[in-house]
Amino acid sequence: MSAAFYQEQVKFYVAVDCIILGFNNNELNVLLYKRNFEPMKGEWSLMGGFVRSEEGLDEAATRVLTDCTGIDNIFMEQIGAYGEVTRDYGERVISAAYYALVNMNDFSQELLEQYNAKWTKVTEVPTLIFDHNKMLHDALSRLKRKAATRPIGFNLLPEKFTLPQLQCLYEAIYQTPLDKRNFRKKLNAMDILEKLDEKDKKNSKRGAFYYMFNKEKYDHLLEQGFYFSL
Amino acid sequence: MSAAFYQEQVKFYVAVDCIILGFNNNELNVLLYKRNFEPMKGEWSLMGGFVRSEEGLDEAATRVLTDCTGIDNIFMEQIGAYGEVTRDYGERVISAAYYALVNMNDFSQELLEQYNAKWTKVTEVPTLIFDHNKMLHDALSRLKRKAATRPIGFNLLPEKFTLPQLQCLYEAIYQTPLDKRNFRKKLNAMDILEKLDEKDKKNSKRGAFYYMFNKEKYDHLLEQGFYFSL
DNA sequence: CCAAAAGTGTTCGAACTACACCCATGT
DNA sequence: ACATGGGTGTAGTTCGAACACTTTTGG
Repeated sequence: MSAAFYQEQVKFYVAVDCIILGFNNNELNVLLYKRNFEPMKGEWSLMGGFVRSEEGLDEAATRVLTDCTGIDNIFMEQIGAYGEVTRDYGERVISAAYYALVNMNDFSQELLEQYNAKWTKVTEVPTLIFDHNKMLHDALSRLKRKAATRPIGFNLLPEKFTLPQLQCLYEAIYQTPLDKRNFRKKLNAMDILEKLDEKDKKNSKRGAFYYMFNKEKYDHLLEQGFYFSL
Repeated sequence: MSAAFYQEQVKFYVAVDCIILGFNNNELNVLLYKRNFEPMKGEWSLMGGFVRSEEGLDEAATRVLTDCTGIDNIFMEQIGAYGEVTRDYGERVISAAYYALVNMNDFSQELLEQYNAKWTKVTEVPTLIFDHNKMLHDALSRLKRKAATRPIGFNLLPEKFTLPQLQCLYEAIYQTPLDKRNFRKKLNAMDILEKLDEKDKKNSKRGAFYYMFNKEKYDHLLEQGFYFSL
């Protein structure tokens, strides 16, 4: 065999699909959009796009994310490749799925309308095209596992957030209620948050203190064998 | 846009690469083979193959595994898609990597020679072609994580195995020594092993009892909210 | 009889769980 | 003054970590 061996092989369309997750009103949301081309035009789907010849998979996902969110530097991770023969009803397409964690406040209504996009609670997601429901399910499983041992949840919150907010987030991710005092005790012990003087008074008269995730502190602790865990 | 939209897109070669892991002499081994076509002919690489038009990714991986091991029903799981533009020096190829856990005793020397294959301790793996070292690394990380919460390690052992053997296996997976008594205590508590009357006398005069993994028992416990953990 | 691996329980400390009251403040 | 969510500590339990000796038997 020789390099000519490559030429005998079949080629495939390759796409990326992005599970864009946000957090709002104590619920995880996913960004869906109404497909504007055939097949399945008009159906709900994840954000996706074909991979181009000059870009790698990660770059393609980054491009799709930037295009449809207008945001740079989004947290994003591949969850796997989906390659069932009949997964796309149009043509044979192999797709790499990526989940992304964003701050929903960064989205303008115009941007969403421009793309026919809609935030949907993950508990109320309709039937999506192809295997997109499975992709979403896999993304949520991954998030559940990973958020427990890595400080990735903060990507779903604004830079400044309160502890009740953070707890709600983790309750949404784990789909289970958490004990307030135990939750706070853990965070306190890890010592990776910066407490601000400012308070958020949107949800109570008393107000809750704002905190920020201190990445420098976290990275420093990591080197000393520390492990994040929530 | 319309279905014609698909036609404007670029197509890619898509391959699967298999990280075939075995266990022998208290060490994890990976099956490498000497590549017999250009580019990088003669270099060490993972087992791989191009995806065909009539098969899904999982099916392609299954085919490659069956072809080069002669074994059916191998435990196998995708670890992700690798799609850097320049990862394959021949042509642009996107590859889905799968790791597989096999019992090394099932391999005949002839079969290995037929494929120019060689078992190599994972601690002594040479530089492989392309991004195959990274794939191996990712596979080992995945195994480390997954073996702790799912009974997949048994796939690396013969049907009948001893507790010292099992412990060695986990020590190899975790790359850390384990306490004999604590290890056995956990296994005992889970109650998913079947103790046989037979003993293995290869490694000691006294002999160690053989055990078997009882999948029925495990599945039954699962339904009752039980979780595997080692 | 001895070398070499198999097998067996207990104690201690750390981590997790459960749980109830006071605080601050806007209305 | 009161309703609403924010904030705080302790006791009990469970789980994991450390640890040493006896048993078996082939050579």
